[in-house]
Amino acid sequence: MSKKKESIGRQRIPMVKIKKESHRQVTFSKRRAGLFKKASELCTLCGAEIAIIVFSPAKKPFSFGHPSVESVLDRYMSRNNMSLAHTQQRNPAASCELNMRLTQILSELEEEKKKGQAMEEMRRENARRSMNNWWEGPVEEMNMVQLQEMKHALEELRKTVVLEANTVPFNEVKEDVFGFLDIKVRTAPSYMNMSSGLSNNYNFAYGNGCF
Amino acid sequence: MSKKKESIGRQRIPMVKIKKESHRQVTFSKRRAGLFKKASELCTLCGAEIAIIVFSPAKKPFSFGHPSVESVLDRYMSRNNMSLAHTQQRNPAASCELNMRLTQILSELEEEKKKGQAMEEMRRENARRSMNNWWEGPVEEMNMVQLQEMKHALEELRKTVVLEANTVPFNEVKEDVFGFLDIKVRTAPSYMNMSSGLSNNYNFAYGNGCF
DNA sequence: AACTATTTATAAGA
DNA sequence: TTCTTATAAATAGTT
Repeated sequence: MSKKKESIGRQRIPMVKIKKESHRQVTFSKRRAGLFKKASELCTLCGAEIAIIVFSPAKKPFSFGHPSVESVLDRYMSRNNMSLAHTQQRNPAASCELNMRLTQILSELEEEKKKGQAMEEMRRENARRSMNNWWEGPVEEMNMVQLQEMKHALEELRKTVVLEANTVPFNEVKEDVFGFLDIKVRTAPSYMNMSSGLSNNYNFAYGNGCF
Repeated sequence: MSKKKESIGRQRIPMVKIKKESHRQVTFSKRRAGLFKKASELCTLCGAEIAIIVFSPAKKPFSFGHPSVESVLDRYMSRNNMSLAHTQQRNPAASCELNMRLTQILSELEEEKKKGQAMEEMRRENARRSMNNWWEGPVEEMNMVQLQEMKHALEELRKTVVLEANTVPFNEVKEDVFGFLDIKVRTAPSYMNMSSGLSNNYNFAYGNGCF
């Protein structure tokens, strides 16, 4: 006996900006993680598609996206007449197949990761039942890490390929067939002309119709 | 003395897509509200700026933004040179090769998945018997080997793509020819991993990936 | 939509 | 940053 309270536990905090810088940073990290987790659960449970962009108080950007930030933003902006619309006009069904395949792979990886998590939860559950945690081991985590590395490798590959490609010349023979001429997007001007909002918008402080 | 259990209370639910349509819809509503609340708290407590776009399973859009969806997206897209988000592949030979290789990688992923399942079964079986974790080592090694094979495959893939590229004649539209994945690396290198969050095991499709 | 019993998230502290 | 613990908050199943 005498397992003293080692922590006072979670305390309610006033819903105002946290004054202490370090404290605010810690809270930001924790809550951002929580927010992204909630988002991923919403995707999984309900089949929703979500994109989240967060700028930390230090203006550092973080993002979450399923299936990807781009795909969700793109759909959103198309609906809103926001732009990029003309970018798409040029290529209807010719959407990058490679992209799709890679997306597919990423999905597989995510599934794998979920399985890893499930195993972790089982491990936890077992631990609670029997104090006997002989099996405590890095297997699940390792698998997760490996999957992470695989994902990272794929991303690196993509970057590398693109970089390589840019240093290499190509011919134009069949380019007209593939409509390479939308070079113009590179100079795309104001792609963010805010305008019309949608039916369901939710501003912090809730209100107004302009998003 | 007789306050019957009026509810069995919250129950843990498996993290997979909810099958029943009506149930899924209810959960979506509840959790979307929770997500947006979490986001607004993060804004208030930490002074963060956040944009969230959600498409419901019925493809209905919802959004949250502070100070506004546009301001946040605008900042994000400027940083990411996102006006180029929609590019397409333009090199048939290379993409054919890529497709083949990627198919290969996909099957390796399948293998990995099977291994994961086998591992889980073995783990469960062993747990039942309270046996030792003698099998952990080999499993890890196998995964390592697989990982190495994967890495090798990726490197081969890259080489092949470059070779393909070199077999084709020159052209002045050089830089546009190979934008089949993500042109932004061409012009915006350093921010690429700003949203990493590497250690987060819930990582869904997070980060900058423009796959 | 409202109500609880639980699970989950997280504020504090280490 | 990561872990632990106690408690606040979110929410699954019901009504």
